Amino acid sequence: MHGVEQHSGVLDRLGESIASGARAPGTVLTLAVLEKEFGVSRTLVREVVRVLESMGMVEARRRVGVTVRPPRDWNPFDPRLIRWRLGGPGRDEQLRSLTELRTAIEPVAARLAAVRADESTRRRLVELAARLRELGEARRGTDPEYLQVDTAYHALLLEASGNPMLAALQGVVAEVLSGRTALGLMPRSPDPGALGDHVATAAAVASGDAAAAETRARAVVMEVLEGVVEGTDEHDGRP
Amino acid sequence: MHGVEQHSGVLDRLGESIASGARAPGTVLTLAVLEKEFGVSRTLVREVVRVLESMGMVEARRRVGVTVRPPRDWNPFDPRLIRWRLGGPGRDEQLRSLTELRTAIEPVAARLAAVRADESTRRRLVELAARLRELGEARRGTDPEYLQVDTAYHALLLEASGNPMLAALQGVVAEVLSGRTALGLMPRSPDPGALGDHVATAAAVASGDAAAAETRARAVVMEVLEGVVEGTDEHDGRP
DNA sequence: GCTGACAGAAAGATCATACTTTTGGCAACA
DNA sequence: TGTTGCCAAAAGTATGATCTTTCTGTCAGC
Repeated sequence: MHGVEQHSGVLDRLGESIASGARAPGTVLTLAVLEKEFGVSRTLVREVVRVLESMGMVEARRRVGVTVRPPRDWNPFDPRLIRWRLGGPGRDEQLRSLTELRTAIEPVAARLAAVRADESTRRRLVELAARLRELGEARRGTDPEYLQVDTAYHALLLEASGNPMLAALQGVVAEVLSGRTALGLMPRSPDPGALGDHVATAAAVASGDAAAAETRARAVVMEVLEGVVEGTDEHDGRP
Repeated sequence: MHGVEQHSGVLDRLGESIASGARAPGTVLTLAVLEKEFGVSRTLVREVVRVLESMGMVEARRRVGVTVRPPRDWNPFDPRLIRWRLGGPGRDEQLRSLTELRTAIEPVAARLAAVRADESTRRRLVELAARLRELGEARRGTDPEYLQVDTAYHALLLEASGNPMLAALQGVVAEVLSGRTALGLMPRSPDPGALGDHVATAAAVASGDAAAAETRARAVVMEVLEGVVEGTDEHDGRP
């Protein structure tokens, strides 16, 4: 019964139950109760609570217990919290937040990349964009390979920004992209304009044209945003 | 010797020494050593290590010890890490990252706010912008009150975006603003254009003009960015 | 000399328990 | 009614014991 990742297991179970709202803000727990509920020792419960506390999700006070804090106190950038939300009832809301964040981040990342990226990065970015267009024009927008190239492209762009905070968002952007595919929101034939903007962004970055890179990247994310706003995109193959 | 916030004290000391680079990536520690170094029990050290692990700053492995991970694995959005960096040798670099992040975030926040903000929020935003202009025109750009109003204005804008991730960045924006003032980078007479853009952004949000709000907010942050790029701004009062 | 199995040890992971410190609440009192 | 002071509850900390994993070295077999 011991030994197999108890800490992360309990952390996930407790964190998820808070993130999902199953344990509402204001709920008071005690270490003793948690001990019994999860069948682990006090030591382990404390460590888990400490981590949750560091995420702003709970507050432990003497004589009171462990109180669940309201969502606005949570650190919404914690990867674990994002995962819990994506796996629970808050999934759509979380995807919306992330998508909006993306519209903010990517254009600036493109601008910075145009100034800072090294040669090989610029080249790779252009290659990825070209490959993406190929796949799109071949009506392979729902292929795993399309998703993979798309993810690599956006990740590289963020990385190339030279800003650690922007670069750290690679994971969440990947989540948005794969989430979109998983939900069947990708058309087999991606919008030619969007594909062109991917290519144009890469070209602008490659040539060091910061203003153009930002503008084109903005066009990319704006098209994405419209897709999400409209909700269910019409899929290819329908009349 | 017991009882007084040992956890956060040890966490801060250890975390800061890692963030500052005093303990380089790859450095291996053991719980036993940390116990002795900080003069606390294993329990406490473990809890601290668990928190640092949750931030991606260290990795604990059996038979090996606690290894310091490279900065690119750290979660740069963790408020504690940001604080440690702002207090150490990475201060300038951190401020640059935050400023760039700000240029990404604020225009989008303005756009969203124009669509989502409620009436009283729109009103307050307009009031704050007006007050900011008054103070600026009265050559009080270095006043604590100017900083306070400026901070409140930007915080409200982020809050009004209705996006929790953007709203969560209030604290870091506040850090940037106060950092800028603390470093003496604020002129007594802020640029009239910038003041005007603050007002125009608020007006656009108030009238629900999303496109204008985004454009004007972008003008605000771009002016800021130029100031930072130029580094030492010429202060008012010189020939 | 190279490969692979085995033994031992090192270090974290977990548990159980005891003791300390803070603090919320209540009751007695002014 | 307000204030003071006590008590018990619950987190905070410390410590010792045990379990588990994994690294390392060694020795047998090829």
